[in-house]
Amino acid sequence: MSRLKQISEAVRDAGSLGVAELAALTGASEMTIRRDLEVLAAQGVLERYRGGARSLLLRGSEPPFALRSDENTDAKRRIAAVVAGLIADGESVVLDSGTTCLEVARLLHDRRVTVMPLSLHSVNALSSSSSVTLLVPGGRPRPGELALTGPLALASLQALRFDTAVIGCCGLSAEHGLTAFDLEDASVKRTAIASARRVIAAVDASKLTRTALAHVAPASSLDAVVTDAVVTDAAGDDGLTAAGVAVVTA
Amino acid sequence: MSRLKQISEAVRDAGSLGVAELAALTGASEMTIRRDLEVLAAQGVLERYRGGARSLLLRGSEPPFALRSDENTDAKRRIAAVVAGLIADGESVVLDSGTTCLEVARLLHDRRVTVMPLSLHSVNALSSSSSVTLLVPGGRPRPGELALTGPLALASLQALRFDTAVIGCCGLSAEHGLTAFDLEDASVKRTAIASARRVIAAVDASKLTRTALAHVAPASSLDAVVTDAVVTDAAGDDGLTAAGVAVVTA
DNA sequence: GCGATTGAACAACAGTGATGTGCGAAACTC
DNA sequence: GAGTTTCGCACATCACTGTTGTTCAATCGC
Repeated sequence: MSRLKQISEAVRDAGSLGVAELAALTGASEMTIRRDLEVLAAQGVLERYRGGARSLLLRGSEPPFALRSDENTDAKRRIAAVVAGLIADGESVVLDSGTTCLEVARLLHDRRVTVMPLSLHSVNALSSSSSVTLLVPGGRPRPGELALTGPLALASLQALRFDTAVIGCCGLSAEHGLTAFDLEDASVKRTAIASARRVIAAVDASKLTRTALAHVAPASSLDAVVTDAVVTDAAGDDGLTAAGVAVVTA
Repeated sequence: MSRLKQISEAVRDAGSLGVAELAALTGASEMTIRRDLEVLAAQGVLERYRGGARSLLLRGSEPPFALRSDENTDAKRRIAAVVAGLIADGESVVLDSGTTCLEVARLLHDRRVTVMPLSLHSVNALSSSSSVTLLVPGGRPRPGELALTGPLALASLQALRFDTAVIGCCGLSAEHGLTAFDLEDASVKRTAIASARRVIAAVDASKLTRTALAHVAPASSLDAVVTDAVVTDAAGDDGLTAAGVAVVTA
């Protein structure tokens, strides 16, 4: 685990912590801790005060992109590989924001497909490709995440029809369907789903036990879910298969 | 001058050149030349054949972004500084593609302004800013340049009204007005100009003696031109002042 | 006012990217 | 089809960038 993540979690759990304590915890010098706190403050993770920092992470929100990106990389790569395999050459794909979808973007780099990514991270991953037809949606990038939102994003999606939507959500269950932490994100995802013929959700197992604030779409609007480990109840039922969703384990 | 640029110019001037000749010219090893030719071929600058490469640069087109970016940096910085000074806090700005406008983007990073850049390079320069309200237009990024074009870009621009448009064109003269090398680009620039109350052209002196293929707008549609050196005729007339354009020398 | 904290400057260090060399494989020439 | 040239991969080397730690003067809070 990176030191940045370690600090962010320690501060979140304690509410607030001093520089000296964090230095002792991580084994780094106080100067390094100060520099780390500076970048975390710039990301909005915490707030500096003289001698330490207090957490700004709310329970309902998710940790910022930079801290999630190198987390669970194996599972994400495996999920992304399966998703990329489900996409045929020549298809047009709308690709959601999030770290799992970013891995999918990387795998599509040398494929002959048309892609509209909903985050600038994926746009950058694909902008050097000569085989991908890249379409950038408009919108306001959310800080850190760089997910494009707002009326311009919705208008871009509504103007087009895609073969496949790859959605990476914050929560998924048979009961509550797809959910997201951010309201703006939720409406972008909803619009993306509506403009695609086929919908694939790329979801690591931790999301299957979680429900986030904003409702995106019912589970029945998904055609397939790709995940790394299926969560089943006592009867061996994942709840999704019954809703007509093909569940693929990577 | 970078070796890449040196190679690209040598091949352009000779039409085609061998690897050994380029190695002798640049003083680098043949292996290095091969690697360079590979990246230039990927950029569409030239075409490899066994033993050498031939130029693909047409007279009517401009050299790719990567080769222009570290060229004339001083003049671009000075022009950009003046342009940034003409923009007031709180303004909304549409920022054209090109290397000069990218410098403007960098100077706007810590300002309180709303910016819609027309190239992904400038988007990336601004996406880490917390003070800038960043708006991304939709569109298809042109390879290398990463300028956003096409119907999505036009729609994004038409949906908004800006205080100021900063335009970096390929050619400018009192007689032919603003001109651009690319037809798609030209219509994006034209739309940007139409959706802004005030139009500033950021143009280094080399563009003032050049006219490109596609007409963008007459010189009279500009409010100000910022350049590094004014070109005047025998009577000391730059031709633009007479058209009601304020010419500022950086 | 005093002590703790901070941020800037400098040095050491590791990680990354660029370059050159050697060699086997592929391609072109005759 | 044989010989020669060219190519690209693998590895070693090198410079450079970014990270970390140390020191010290300035600053902040009590």
